[in-house]
Amino acid sequence: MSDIEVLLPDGSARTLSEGASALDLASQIGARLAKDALAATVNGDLTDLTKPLPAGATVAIVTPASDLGREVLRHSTAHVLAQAVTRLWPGAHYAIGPAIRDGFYYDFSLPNGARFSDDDLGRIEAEMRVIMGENQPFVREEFSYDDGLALFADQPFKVEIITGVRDGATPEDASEVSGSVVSTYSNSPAFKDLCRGPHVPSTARLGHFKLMRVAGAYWRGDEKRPQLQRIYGTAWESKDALAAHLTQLEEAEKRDHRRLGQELDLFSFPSELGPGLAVFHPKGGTMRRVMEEYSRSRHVAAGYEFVNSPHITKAELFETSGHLQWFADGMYPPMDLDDGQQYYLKPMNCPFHVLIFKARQRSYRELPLRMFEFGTVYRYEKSGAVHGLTRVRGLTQDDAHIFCTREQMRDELVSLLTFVLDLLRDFGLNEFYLELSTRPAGKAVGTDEEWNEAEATLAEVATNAGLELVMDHGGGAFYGPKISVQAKDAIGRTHQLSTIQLDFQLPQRFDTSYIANDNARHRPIMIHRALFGSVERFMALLIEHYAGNIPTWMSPEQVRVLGVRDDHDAYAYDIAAALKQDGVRVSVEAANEPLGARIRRAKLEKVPYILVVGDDDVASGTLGINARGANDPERGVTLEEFRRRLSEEISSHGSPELTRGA
RNA sequence: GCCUGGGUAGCUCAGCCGGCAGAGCAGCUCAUUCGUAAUGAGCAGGUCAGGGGUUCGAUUCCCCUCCCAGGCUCCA
Repeated sequence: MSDIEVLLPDGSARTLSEGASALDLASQIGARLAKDALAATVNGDLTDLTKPLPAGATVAIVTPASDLGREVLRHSTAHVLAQAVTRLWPGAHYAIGPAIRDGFYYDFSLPNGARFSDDDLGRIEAEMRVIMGENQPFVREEFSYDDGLALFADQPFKVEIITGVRDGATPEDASEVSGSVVSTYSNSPAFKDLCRGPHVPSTARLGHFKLMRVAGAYWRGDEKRPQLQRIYGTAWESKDALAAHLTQLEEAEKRDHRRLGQELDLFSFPSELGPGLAVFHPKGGTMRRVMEEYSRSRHVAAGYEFVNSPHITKAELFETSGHLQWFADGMYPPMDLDDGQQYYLKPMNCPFHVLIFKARQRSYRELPLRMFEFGTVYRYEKSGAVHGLTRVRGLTQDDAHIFCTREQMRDELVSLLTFVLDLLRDFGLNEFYLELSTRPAGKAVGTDEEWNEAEATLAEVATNAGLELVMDHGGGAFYGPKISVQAKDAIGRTHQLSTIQLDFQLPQRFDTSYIANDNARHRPIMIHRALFGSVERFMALLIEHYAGNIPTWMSPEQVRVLGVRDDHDAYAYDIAAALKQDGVRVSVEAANEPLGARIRRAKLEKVPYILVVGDDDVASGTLGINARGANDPERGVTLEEFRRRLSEEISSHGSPELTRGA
């Protein structure tokens, strides 16, 4: 038998006997690696450890504590989940069970229409641990399509996957099947699953997992197809990694804007109003006002005009714009008024701005014309889709529409992108990437030429911005492509924020024109853009980004002054009055309770600065500062010094507690 | 819209097999005057989401509606 040579990721070569597997390679390198190994990549493709290696291949051993390793063990855990479910519910049909971010899921259809309940998760988990204890090897086999169909004759979803791949109808299922054969993995004679693999060598290699929840999921993600029962789980390479993940989930829950909105008395969703309809309380209203005022001032500086439009309009407007044709499902049903007219709540502001443009003849000298409005719109979201402030039925967009010439378009987009990123940075977001959404298949209006030009321009501007650009093929709106700015928050989640959308269509539909210097009518280009997206959603993001520690400049209450004893209250009010002169949002809590209790309350309310004043301060005109997130309070600071520091922090939009690690 | 789970005092939650509705915090009153995360006592607070049904009796069991959560679908 001859030898083969394979390359390791570091470029070094190893000699193995022909037919040797990645597991043999791992053993040659070290016993510990062989023990850890879960799978391998051969020339970049993920495969089983036991598969013979081709000569000259570049081979890397996949170990648990890596992205690929976790993917493999999550996928294998999903198989064990399916096996456990078929043990507990004989006759259960299992559909697909991939690894996903942080875990895995598997979709099932139980016999006789049975459904999982949350209580079943414990039983299933226990059965999974039994299977893992049985140390079952994952064994790969390959079958022809016909044999595969026979094998899974009583598993309709598997049959559909195999026939779909055989007939080339569903290329995405190629992940379940490879080449002209179907592959299966069985970890016991009693359980075989259609799967491309790879899998861990044995079920005993699994175990640091937890089933999280049961949910409904449509087969193939299609509303019109049967709804399956999906079980979600999380799985990790070690007990510690699992525990860390669960802790992180708890941390994320603590900064959930819905919870903080309640705790900090910012907003609520009275059930009397219906789903997705929020009211802002005084504190939330203050934060929102500051956000909006700052945005307005920036827009003024950037040359925007301010406009306003009503919340309802005759159907005609949205017939002309095309919204009724495309998005009637997402609009509130019309009100029939007594003259037979139908009126709609507006789902978008753009048609109104077009009408403002059209209110009189426009000259090229007026372009670019930038119209801004905090426009409140209403969208009839499906009842199951609403979510806190991030997905609501009534929302306010920081919406603007820019009318410009084709020649101005590029420059306008460049300065717009700079403007967007500057503004977001002022709110404390610093990590971005851009996404370019292109023509949606089947539902776009407009010519190929228009789309191609729009997409090319946006791509050029996005590339020049120097940020990472991700393509979202087919993700554009029906009327034009868009760039969206994705921002990363303090715990690493990304959120789609600003969108900049090109639109060749609306100006046409409304027959919009301006007179150019050639004395002829020309069609303007329209750019739709929102920076916050929705004020509500942006506020939710900020609350979570800052974990409720709203930066001082936006904080509803910036300073609270506490006298140590009630004979210090008068001095406390003097301090507050002085700060009010600077425009600071300050309150005084009189000394009816022990100082510790009042400090605790202010801390829980996340007031940025608690000022404590006692005998020493009254005597020497000073104050004590207990700053949010600081380890120790500071004593004997002069009022002037505090005013200086505070105004510096507010005007710079600072958020020192982030750097203090609060 | 669909699936699963939930809705008990302002908030967080307990309440077993159907038998007079509970706690902590918050609120109010009184006392306490205190230097950096909870002073004490007392009081008040409920259509157990809403409606219907079963039952001698329903917060509890069943049905419908509303609202919430996690998913699926959707997101101009």
